[in-house]
Amino acid sequence: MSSEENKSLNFIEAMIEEDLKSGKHNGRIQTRFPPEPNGYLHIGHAKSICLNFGLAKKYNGKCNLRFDDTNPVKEDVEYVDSIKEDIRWLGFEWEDREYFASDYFDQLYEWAKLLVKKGLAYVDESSADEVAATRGTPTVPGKESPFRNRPVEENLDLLERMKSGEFPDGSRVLRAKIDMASPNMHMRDPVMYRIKHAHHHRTGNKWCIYPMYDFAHGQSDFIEGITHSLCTLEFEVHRPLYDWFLDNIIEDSDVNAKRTHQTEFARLNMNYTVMSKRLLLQLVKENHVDGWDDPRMPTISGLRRRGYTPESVRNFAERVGVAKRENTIDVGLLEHCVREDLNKSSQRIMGVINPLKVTIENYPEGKSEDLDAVNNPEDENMGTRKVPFSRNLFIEQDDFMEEPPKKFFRLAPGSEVRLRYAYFITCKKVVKNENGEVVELICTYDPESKGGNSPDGRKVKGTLHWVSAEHAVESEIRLYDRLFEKENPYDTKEGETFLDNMNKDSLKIVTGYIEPFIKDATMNHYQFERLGYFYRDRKITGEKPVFNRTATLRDSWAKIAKQ
RNA sequence: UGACCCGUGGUGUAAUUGGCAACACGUCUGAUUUUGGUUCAGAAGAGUCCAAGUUCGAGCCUUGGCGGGUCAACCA
Repeated sequence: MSSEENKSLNFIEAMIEEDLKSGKHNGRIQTRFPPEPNGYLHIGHAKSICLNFGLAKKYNGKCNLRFDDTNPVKEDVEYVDSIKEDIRWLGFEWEDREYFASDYFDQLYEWAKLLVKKGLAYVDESSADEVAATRGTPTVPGKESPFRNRPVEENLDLLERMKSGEFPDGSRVLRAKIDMASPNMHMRDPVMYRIKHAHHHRTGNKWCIYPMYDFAHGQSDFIEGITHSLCTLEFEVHRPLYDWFLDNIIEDSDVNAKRTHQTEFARLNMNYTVMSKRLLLQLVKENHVDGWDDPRMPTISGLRRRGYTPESVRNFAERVGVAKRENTIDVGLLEHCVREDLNKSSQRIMGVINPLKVTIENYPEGKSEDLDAVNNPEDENMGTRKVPFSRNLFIEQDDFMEEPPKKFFRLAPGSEVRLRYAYFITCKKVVKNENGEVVELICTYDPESKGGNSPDGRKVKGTLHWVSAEHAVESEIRLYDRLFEKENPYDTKEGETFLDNMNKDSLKIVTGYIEPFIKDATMNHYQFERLGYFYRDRKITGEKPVFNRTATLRDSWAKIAKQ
C-alpha cells in the first residue's frame, strides 16, 4: 500500500484525485467494466478490468460488471459465462453488481419517447443504404432525411408500432435529430433504435427493437451512478454524443452530482498476436486454433490454460501502464511476468523432453537408489523429495555434443558433468546408428560424488537434468510458440491475410519422460528444471498426463550458441 | 482538403508550481550458483518529431509545420 502511494499517477488517477479534491460526485468513485458478450475476453480486456476494478479498489469505490447486450444477433450466454469466469479468475469481485444493458430497455424506451416529444428524435423510413448514402463524408455534409420533420404525434405513433412488431427488420429506424452538417459523423442524426426480430438471451422475445450502443451506454452509466466511464480511444469521437443524450434526457435538478463522464485511454496491443475479437473468432471458427482457450490464444482463458497465473497477468497490466498513446507492447514483458511469479512458487521436477539414452556402465544392473532433490530453491518450506537413480538414464539430446565448441559446458566425449542431485559422470563412448546419429552414450559415474559433490573438491562446469529410464513416467508435452511469425501479423504481402503470417510451428507435441514424483503430485504449475514452466492440462484426459509449456526459462546459452 | 486525439532510449510508462530526463522490460559486461535459471554489481542506449517564440531556464507554455491514429455498421 505504502509503496503504491509513492508511485507516480497515470492520467486517470490524477483526474480522479482532482475530482476527489474538488468534491465532485461527493467523493464517490464508481467504475464499470462493460463487455459485450459476443466473444471471449483477451489480454487487452484484462488491462481494462485491472484498470476499472483496480481504480475502484484504490479509491475506495465500486466497480460494476455490466454486459453491453444491445445486439442479440451477436450475443450469447456462453460468452456471458466465460466472461464472468475470467474476471473472477483474475481475482476481481463485483458482488451483487452484475448488470445488463438489457435491464434498462424499458427505461431506454421511455427516454426515446421523451426525445421524440422534445422534437429531438424521429422515425426514418429510409433504407440502410439511403441512410448511409445521405450521411455524407468527413469533408462533405450529409443530407437531411425527408422524414426528418414529421410531427411529434406521427413519430410517437410510428415508434410505438415499431416496438409492437408491426414493421419488418430494417424498414425503419429511430434517429436523433442533431446536425447533418456536423464535422463529427456521429452527430449526423445517429440511429438510436433499429428493428431486429431476434431472440435476446435475457429478454427473450419481448423486444423487436434494440437500442444502439450510443443510445444505451451513457444512460446505463447514468442509471448505475458511474462517476468515471473509461473506454478506449476509438470512442473519443462518440463522447459528444454521449454527452448530448445525457444532456437531453436528464431532468434531475442535482444532475451534476450524478453526471457521468467518459474518459478514453489507449487499448493494449501486443506483438506476435492479434487482439481483435473478430479475428480471434475467425481463428476459432476456421479451426486455426483449438478453441477460444487454446493456449496460444491471447485470450484470458487461453493464458489460463497455458499456465499463466492471475497474479502475473495483473502484474503485467500494472507494468504496461495507462496512457493515450498508441502502443504495442512486447510479448516478452508478459513472459517476464509469468516467470517472475512462477520462479518464486513453482515445484521443480526433472523431465526429459528429447531423450538420449545414457548407460552408466559401472553402475550395477538392477540396482536403484533414491536421491534427495530440492522442491523449490526459492522456498525452503517446500521441502525435498526423492528421485530414483539407476544404470539406464535419459538426458536431453541438446546436452550432448560430439564436437563441442569452446563454451559448451555440457556433456561431450571424455568430459565430466554433474547429474543434478546425483553423481558426476564421464562420457566414455558414443554409440551411433547406421545413419551416424548418436543413439546412446556409455558413461561411468564417480560413486564418491553422490548428491552432486566430489570429496576431492573437483569442479565441473555443467549440471544436467536427467531421469531414470525405468522409473520415468511418460507424458504428453505440448510446446507452444508464438502464434504468428511476424511481430505485426497485419504486415502482409498483396493478396495475403494475417492468416498467412501464422507460425506453422506454434505447437509441437512430444513425449516427455518425467521423474516418478509426478505420479502423486497434485500441483498445477511445475518448473521442469532447465527447460521451463509447465502447466498440467486437466481438460485433456487420456492415459498420459498432459503438460502445456507456459514459458521457457531464460536461456543465455541459446544466445551464445547462436553466435 | 473535415473533426478529434497522440508524438520522450529498441519497447512501455514517468518527470507534481517550467529547474540535472527517471523506472521497468530488452540488450551488453562481470560476480555468485548443484537449473547456462534465480540473485547481485555495473554499462550502453533518448537530449524529448521539427522550427520559431515567451523565459535566467522549456519534454512541459504559445504559434506554425511534420508524422501517426480514430471517425462515414440499422456493430460495440
